Order: sequence, then structure tokens, then C-alpha cells
Amino acid sequence: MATIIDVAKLAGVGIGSVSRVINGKDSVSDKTKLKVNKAIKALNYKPNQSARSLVSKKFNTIGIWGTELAGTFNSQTLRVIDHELITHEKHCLVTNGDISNLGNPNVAIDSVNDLISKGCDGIIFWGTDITHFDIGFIEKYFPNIVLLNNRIEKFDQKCFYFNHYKAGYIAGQHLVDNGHKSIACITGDFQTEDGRKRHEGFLDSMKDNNITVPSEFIIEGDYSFIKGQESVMTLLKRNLDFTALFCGNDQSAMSAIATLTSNGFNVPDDISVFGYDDNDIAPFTSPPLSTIRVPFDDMALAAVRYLLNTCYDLQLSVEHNFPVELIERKSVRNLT
Amino acid sequence: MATIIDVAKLAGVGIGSVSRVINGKDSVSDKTKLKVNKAIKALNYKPNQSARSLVSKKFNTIGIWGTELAGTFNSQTLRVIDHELITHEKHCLVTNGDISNLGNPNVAIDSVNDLISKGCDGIIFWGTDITHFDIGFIEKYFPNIVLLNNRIEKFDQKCFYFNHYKAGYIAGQHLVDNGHKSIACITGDFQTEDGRKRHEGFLDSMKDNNITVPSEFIIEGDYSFIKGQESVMTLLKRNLDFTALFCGNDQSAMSAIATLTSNGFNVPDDISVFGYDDNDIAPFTSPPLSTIRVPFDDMALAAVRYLLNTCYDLQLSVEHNFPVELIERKSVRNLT
DNA sequence: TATATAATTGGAAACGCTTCCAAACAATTT
DNA sequence: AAATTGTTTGGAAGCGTTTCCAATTATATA
Repeated sequence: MATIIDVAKLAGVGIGSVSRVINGKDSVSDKTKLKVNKAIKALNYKPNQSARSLVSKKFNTIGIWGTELAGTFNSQTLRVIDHELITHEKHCLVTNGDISNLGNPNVAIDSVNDLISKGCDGIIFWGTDITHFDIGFIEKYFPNIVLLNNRIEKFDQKCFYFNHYKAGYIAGQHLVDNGHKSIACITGDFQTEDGRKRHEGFLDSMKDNNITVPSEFIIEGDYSFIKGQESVMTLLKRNLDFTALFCGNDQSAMSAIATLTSNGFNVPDDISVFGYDDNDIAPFTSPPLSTIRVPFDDMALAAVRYLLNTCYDLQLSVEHNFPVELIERKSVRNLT
Repeated sequence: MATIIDVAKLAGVGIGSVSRVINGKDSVSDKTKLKVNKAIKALNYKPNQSARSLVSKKFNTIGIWGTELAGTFNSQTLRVIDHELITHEKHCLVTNGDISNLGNPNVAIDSVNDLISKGCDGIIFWGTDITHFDIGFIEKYFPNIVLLNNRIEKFDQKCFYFNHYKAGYIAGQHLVDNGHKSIACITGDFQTEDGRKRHEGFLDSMKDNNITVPSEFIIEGDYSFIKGQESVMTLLKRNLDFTALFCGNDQSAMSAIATLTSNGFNVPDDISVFGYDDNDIAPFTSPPLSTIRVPFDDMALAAVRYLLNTCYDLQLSVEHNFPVELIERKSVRNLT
């Protein structure tokens, strides 16, 4: 592979001139520019980024550390991130922190260190599967970080999160407002913080309305289609009397609807279903799903932009406020 | 940030020894190893990968060039790739070739060159949105590539693809076998090669069964939920008499089912629906969707492994054969 | 104990680039 | 024509590693 020296030789100039042409910021005469560009083309020369970043201390790459790199909506979010980065001529280096099966307890920190030593100028932490302690530790020697869908008071500016508690509360209140008093629940994954938060919010809305939710009405889910199905089956077997079902996300809501339907229940006439996320799927379940819109894409965009600003001295506008929005479709029946 | 020299000084050894300890392949005495490791910890030292790869010519990173980085199943596939890479201590650098809106016609080649000059040891080309000509050009100076869900005869070994033609044919035949003679179609995206191929296969199966499909029975889709809905609506408006609907993917099949249902048609009693992909969603539509299983994950795994083998001299087993599999669920009615 | 062999070690050279500085050249002013 | 100013240029130094070689130290053998 051709180096800058080859180009300089072929063009009959010094390496400094070649470098100047490549980077296009210092002044070079048109004559030199021409000669250099011709040589670059002739040799199919591509600057070696390792050498470049070794001296410039910039890698033009943002690391993404995530445990949420699966799931229907997340690829869309990843795309948003990538698109914004490419717009600013940066790249993204992806790493999946969630590799519990590799048997290394330090995987989280290790993979972050990898990202750092690989030269990432900044890192997006996506998800809550990293301890606050770890983040604090990392932030000390590597401050260019941002948290997506996670919140740590200490770094509030660097956090881009959604008020899942409030959203859960609003969802519950909405069901109550529609006359529901007996509500079952397939929660999100309690392993994740937002899964817990939205459930807390839901529970508190019940409490504030003097409604008790017996524990057999609650099943801990994990956001998957299959778990939604299974949970409905156990709920049905328990022979409980509920008029509404609050699901931890749209996926489980969807399979819940399908399972309910194939078991002879009409949604929403017999049982109302309420989702969470406002996925791509939500408008296309039958009936279309009422849900909470979580503006993941907006959050992701804001997070990248914040990082872009701090890493490369840009001035992109950054949103920090992501309001809870309730989307009413057809899956909740008004009982009043 | 601490460098290898700092570590050497603190440990009271030469930089060579530090390097040897880090890389753990040359012999070092236990005493030295201990001193060095202590210093590394004390300084929170992380080797600079740019410097490393500058000399070693290895970056331990695989580039992913893709235009298919959205969609329900793709994030799962990305996860498979990432997981396999991490298992072998490699990373993935993701770039999205599909940024048509940036207005640069050379985006494809440019973004690939970026990946190369950034030091990627190999590249996965994911999708068909790059011309054979471009691939040929790139392969000449950068042979460590692999094509996922794409086929170019010349590089057959490096291609990991699925026989979409055959799958389309089998899908059509299955509908015919179940007594369907009047079949409508919401195709995949004809912009993509596999969208075209599966449609060709379908059409040929019709021809071989002496069934003509009038053009008003065919609507070009784009794989999206919304397009599935719209297409069903236009089909319905045209007032055609069809007993089955073949969809270009599961997403459009799902929204087609929902739309059909909400318009008073029972699936499959009135109209049968057949999908394509065997997504996560497929088992959870109502009724559960009969479809073609496309083993994206297996293909992706094989592709990474092939690349891993060529880039890093490994000997992982690599599958090259991905059979077409028809998944029968409940969305196709037997008319015979 | 002296010698031959093996294991370990330190540090120079090289990787390909950017940046800086002094030198060369050009344009302008006196 | 000489002096001043401004523009462009070449190439040395340095970025933080790995790798190599010669030198040192430890071990085994006679």
C-alpha cells in the first residue's frame, strides 16, 4: 500500500506538501495541489488512519457501548446515530457489553477500555447494564462520555433519558380514566432499570387511585414476543378477572393480543391492552395498539450531538428534554 | 495518558519487556512480569491501538459496510456478528452505505475507503446496494472482503447468500399445492436484488402451474409495515378476487393481516397470507404466519468466520450452504 | 571451576503520518 | 536596485508501539 512518501516522490514534492494537500487547511499552490492529487490517484493512495491519529490524537470515531443492540427499535436508533456521525464524517465503533456468556465478570470495563485504547474520541453508553460505580470510574480518566437511556445524577448533562416512572404512571392513570379497576400486568424486565421504573410508576398510579393490584395479576416479563405469549397463558390459567392488561413493551403487547385473540377474547371489547415504546409495530397490531411513545431516536440524536460537540468543538443544538406522550389507538376500551 | 515508557520507567525495566508482558507471547521472567503489571495498574495504562496497529499492521477490527442496518431482524444479525467478533477479541466498525441523502454519488466507494484507511483488517459487505463493478474494483486492492446476502459469481467463495429465487418459487408452489389459483402479491423492494429474485421465483412457479397473475394483482412493496397496509387497501379497492396473498417479507405480511382483518376478512378463511423471512414476529401474528425461513443469522455467522479465518489465520468452520425452508403455521388455508 | 547453552533483557529502528521551523521564493514597497 | 513583507516549500522531529539484535544473566554440562 502506497505511503505518503511514495506520493511525494511521484509528485516530486516534499511530504509536507502532500500532507497539506490531503488535509486542505494550510496554503498550497495550485500547481503543487495538482501534482499531488494526480499522484494520489495514480497510486490509489489512502492515508493510514492509525498513523494519523497517532499524531493528531483524534480518531474521528465514536464508540458505542451497548447492551441494547437487539430489539425491534434499536436498529433504527443505531441507524440514527450512525447517520448523524457520517454526516459529520465520523464513524462508529460498536461493542456489545452484554456478553455475559463469555464468563468474564469484568467484561463491561474491559470492553470499554478496548474502545478507549482503540482511540475512540468519545463513547456512548447505551442502556443501564453498567454500574454507576463503573461509569464514575471511567469518567475520571475518560470524560468524553454520554449516557443514553440511563441517568446518573452526577453527570446529568451527559445523560439523555426518558422519565419511565412518569410514563408508567400516565399509562396506569389512562387505564383508570377509562374505567378500568382490575388491571393485569406483564412488566418489563426488572433486570433493567427502566423496566423497574415504569412498573413503579404504574403501581403508584394504582395506589393514588386506591386500586390494589394483587401480586398474581403481575408477571415479570422480559420484553420478548414469546414471554408475552407465555405470560398471557399463565394469566388465563389463573382465571383472574381483569379488564385491562398493561404490557412492558409493544412486542409483548403484540403477542399478548395475538394470544388473547386466539383464546377467544376480543381486544379491546373483553380485555384492553396497553403497550409501551410506540414501536413500528404498534399501529399494525389488530387492533392498533395504544401505547406510550418513547422518543428513542430523538434521545439518541441528542446524545450523539452532545458528544460531537464536546469531542470536535462543534455547536450542534442539543435537546435535553424528552416529554412523555400517550398515543391513543384502538386497544383500550372506555368502560365508563 | 500513560505511555509504555512511563510504565517501563516506573517498573524499572525496558520498554521491550513491557511490550512483551502486554502481548504475552515472548518469554519474560515472573519477576519482570510482576513489576510491569503492577506499574500498569498503578498508571491505569492502556496501550494505544493506533501506535500498535501502525507497526503491527493489524487492527483487530472488521468493518461492516451495510445498507441493511435497519429492519426488525437486522439488529439481531448485527448482534450475531458482533458477538462472534468479540469472542475472538475483535471489534466491528460499522458504516452505513445508504446515505443517499448526503448528495455524494461516490458515497459507497468513499465510505469503503474510509473503512480501509481506518485500518479494518477485513470488510463485510452487507446487502446488494453496491455494484458488482465497485466490488471488483475494491477487491483488487483490498481482498479481505466478504459479501453477505449478495452474490457475485467471480467471488463465490466470499459470498454468503440465500437462494431467493428458489424460495420464491417454493412459496408460490406451496400456495398452489393448497389449491390457490388466484394469488395477489405485495412484493419486496425491487430496488434490492433479493426483492427481485424472490418475485421472479414466485412468478415462475405460477407459470409452471399454468396460472397467470394479472398485473393488477401485483403491488411493489418496500418491506415496511405501512406499505403492507397501503397495498392491501389498494388491492381491496380494485375489487379483485384472490384467495391468497404472497408478501415480500413478514413485516408487510403482518400489517396486511391486520388490515385485512380490520376490513372484515378472516385470515386464512377468506384470504390466506404467506410471508417471507421468518422474523421474530412471524409466530405472533394472528393467525401465526406461514413463511419462508431465511437463515440470516447463520449466513452472517458464516460470513464473519470466513473473514476471521482469512484475516487472522484462524480455522473456524464455515458453512456455505443455506437451504430454503418453508415454515407452515396457520395463515394459509387448504382449499382442496 | 570453566565452558557451552539457553533464557531474558534493554533499547534502537521502523511504522506513516502531522506539525513545526527555517529556507526559498514571490510580490510589494521604498 | 534594495529592502520589506508575505507565501510556499522541504524535511526533521515526534507520536506510542513492536520487533529485532546484541548484551547480559541464568542454567546446564564437562
